[in-house]
Amino acid sequence: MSKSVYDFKVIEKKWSGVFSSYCISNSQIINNAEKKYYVLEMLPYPSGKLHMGHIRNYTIGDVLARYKAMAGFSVIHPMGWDSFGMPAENAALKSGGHPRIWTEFNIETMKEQLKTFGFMYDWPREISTCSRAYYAQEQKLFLDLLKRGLIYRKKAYVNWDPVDNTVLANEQVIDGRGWRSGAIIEKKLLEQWFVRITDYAEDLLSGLKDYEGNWPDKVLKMQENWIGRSEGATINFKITDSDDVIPIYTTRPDTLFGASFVAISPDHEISLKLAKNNSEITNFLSECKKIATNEEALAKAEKEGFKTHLEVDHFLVPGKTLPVYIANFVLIDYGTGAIFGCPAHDDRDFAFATKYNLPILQIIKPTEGGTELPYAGDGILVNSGFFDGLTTQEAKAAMIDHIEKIGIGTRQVNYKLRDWLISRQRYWGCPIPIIHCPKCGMVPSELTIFLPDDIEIDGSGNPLEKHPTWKHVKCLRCGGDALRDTDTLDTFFESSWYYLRYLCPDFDDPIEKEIESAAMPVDICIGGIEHAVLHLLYARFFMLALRDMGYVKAKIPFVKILAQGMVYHKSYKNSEGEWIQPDEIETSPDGKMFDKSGKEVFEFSMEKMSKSKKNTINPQSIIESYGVDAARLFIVSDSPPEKDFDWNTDALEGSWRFLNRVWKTFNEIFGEDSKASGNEKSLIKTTHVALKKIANSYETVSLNKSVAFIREFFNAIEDGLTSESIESLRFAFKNFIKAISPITPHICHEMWKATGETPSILQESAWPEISEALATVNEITIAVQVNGKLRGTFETEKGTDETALIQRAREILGSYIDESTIKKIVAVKDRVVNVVCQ
RNA sequence: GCCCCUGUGGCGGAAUCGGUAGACGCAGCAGACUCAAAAUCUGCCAUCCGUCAGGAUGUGGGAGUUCGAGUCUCCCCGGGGGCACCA
Repeated sequence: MSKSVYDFKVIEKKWSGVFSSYCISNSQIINNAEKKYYVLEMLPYPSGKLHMGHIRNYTIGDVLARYKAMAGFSVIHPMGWDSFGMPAENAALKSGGHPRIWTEFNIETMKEQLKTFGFMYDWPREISTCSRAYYAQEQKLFLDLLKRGLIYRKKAYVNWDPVDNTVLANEQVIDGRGWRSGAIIEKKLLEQWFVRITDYAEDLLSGLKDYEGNWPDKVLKMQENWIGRSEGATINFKITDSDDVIPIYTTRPDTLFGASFVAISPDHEISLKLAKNNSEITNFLSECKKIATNEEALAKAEKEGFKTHLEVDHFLVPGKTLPVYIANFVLIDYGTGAIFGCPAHDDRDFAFATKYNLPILQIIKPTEGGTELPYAGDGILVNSGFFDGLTTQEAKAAMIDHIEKIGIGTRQVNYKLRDWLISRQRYWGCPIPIIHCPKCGMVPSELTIFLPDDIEIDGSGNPLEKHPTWKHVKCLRCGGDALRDTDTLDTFFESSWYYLRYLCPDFDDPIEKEIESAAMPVDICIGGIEHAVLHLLYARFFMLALRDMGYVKAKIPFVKILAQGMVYHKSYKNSEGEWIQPDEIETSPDGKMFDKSGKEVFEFSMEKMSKSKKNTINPQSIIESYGVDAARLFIVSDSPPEKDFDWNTDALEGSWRFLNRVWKTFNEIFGEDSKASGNEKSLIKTTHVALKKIANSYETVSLNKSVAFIREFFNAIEDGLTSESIESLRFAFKNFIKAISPITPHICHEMWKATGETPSILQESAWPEISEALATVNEITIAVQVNGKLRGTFETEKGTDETALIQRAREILGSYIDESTIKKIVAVKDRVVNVVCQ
């Protein structure tokens, strides 16, 4: 029998090995496909050590996986490593080592840590995206996507990160800066590899409805905005006295009568052509370039324009022409790179027209309100010839019809979404399996193309490009001298399909259909909100594309997304404004705080745990003081998983105290010196009621509520120690062990084993049967109100009819009310009696 | 500028359908045990008045719907996030 002191160190060490050897096989999943449950935590980058954010993420996932297994599901719960990427190269540059060695070492360390925390992962499914086995399959996918036309190469203005020395995808540019380096992004015209994600723009947009209610609304909204669908028309404006046209995309064809100028982007082909023999224009274009790279000023930048000698005909007003400007605010990569300006009904056009003295003609009368210009809302058309009197909505449709009828333009749908730039000028990534032959062009290379190990990383450009021999090959088609592509893939390419590879980590092709169709989609994916557009959009695209290519049956990657909140902690700054680590603070007798150098220290604010703010808590030190179970319990206790939460060592200690109480009570109920001597049995009903509530809160992943109900249940057991019979106590406590075991598995397994129950693993269909009859509360409390205010309560049997309720309410209220003032009495079965008085 | 989310005790947070606001925990206070402290246990703990009984107020503010509003509708204020020259 167990010792009387809860020795978490011994217990946790004993059970962690058992948990890490648990994995359900593919054949089990396939045979039980209708009861499978796939729990996925976004795979970590192996940066060195687990931080609290990881621990929170994985604890939530593990609790869910364990609960679902107990509830009878074949649970798939894999873990792996997003192990390609920049930090490994930067570390190698700093220390002189090799990215592979650094990465593999980190993986080993972090894997050990994961096991320490008792996370029950399917280790046989483990993958590392930098392994040859993984990227060999990825290269096959690349070539298939290429064959299908979903990957292509083009020359385009791309985002260049001058610090990381590589190009980036649009999704990786945040506020004009590189998402990792923070460097201000430059626009460069380069030939790069792209994924034709825009082919799926409409599917990605309309598919969002499949996720309603399961993905956070915020994520759906962000993706919708990112895809950015708009409806309008492309109109070809004829250049006056020429046969050439300038195509213009607009969503406001209703405002055409108010047009007073046309503006084209500085990067527009006409601008470039005009610049060729005009130094003024050349200068203007280079001025625009400067502003464009000038960070946030971009948004506030003054509208600048250069008036060309060109004009276009206004096709609606015979004889009228519009001047053509080159303008700094017109984007080359949206629409056609050219706009028409209607100053009266657009803020920017208004500012531009005012600056350059262009006519401002109001053609929309607001249905109500003032007449101040610019006015961008809806209204009734005026000064618009045969369109006068139409609403803006009617006018849009009518104008497009007209444009199509006279053959100068067409209805058009446009998207903000751009193709995904996937090539990176870096070493530590999946090599692009392509050979460039001067005679044959692009030729798929032999598979697999491995990264060379003998590289030199010195921070100056792409190590693959500089490698003396690697890129020099013979063309597979003509046998002549050719060059390998030296770019590697964006690491988001790896993380777009890893969840499929977990299902068949050793399979000879990327995806094994049989297990995919049984196991996919992932039932819940848990990770940070920062991937709302990046990873979650790419993964959706991959599933759609792989489905069309016959690789997968499922059409969505993740049924449910849980975006877990961040971990916050107190932070400190000294009088100089430097961040100070809490353990370097000394407190003087009068309560003032000082750092090592004697500067006064102040509590700053709650900040996201980060090394730079010196407010991290090392998970390892926590489990040494309080144990894994206490840490896991604390992490899911107070805050709902999707909300940010504040690290609170006091509350952690509270969790630890709770487990001590549990251990003590366990010994009192199951120990030889058990003091239980009562003969009541009310805990049996309490147990069923509690189990039902707890199961519901696990199902909805409201883990903070699970903990609250579990503690409530335990308090009831403690209260019954002297009054309840030993059978009743033991029944309740065994079920209590089951109820809390997803959260605190180590102590639970220890106690469970000591009760002599089998099977010893709680996770196989172990969730207790709940008796509906017992789980229903029959004795309920009815509120008695007068004019909606509570005046008393009484107990009654569930289902008591209204007449009886009113009867009881009258007795309770007694002389409190004057009968003659009663206007009416509202009684609601099982809830309330409200006496309405004058 | 546009879009979205959010506002409940000292703090984290509960509150299926509109039906007893504050479950569960943290912090705090008081008591028991102890020479003492820690640990543990017991009790209290929205605010105001009251010794108690009890009463009044109370879910950011204001209005509305309702017998009854934290929950529904409208307006305003605060906090957080996303997008941002997208034609």
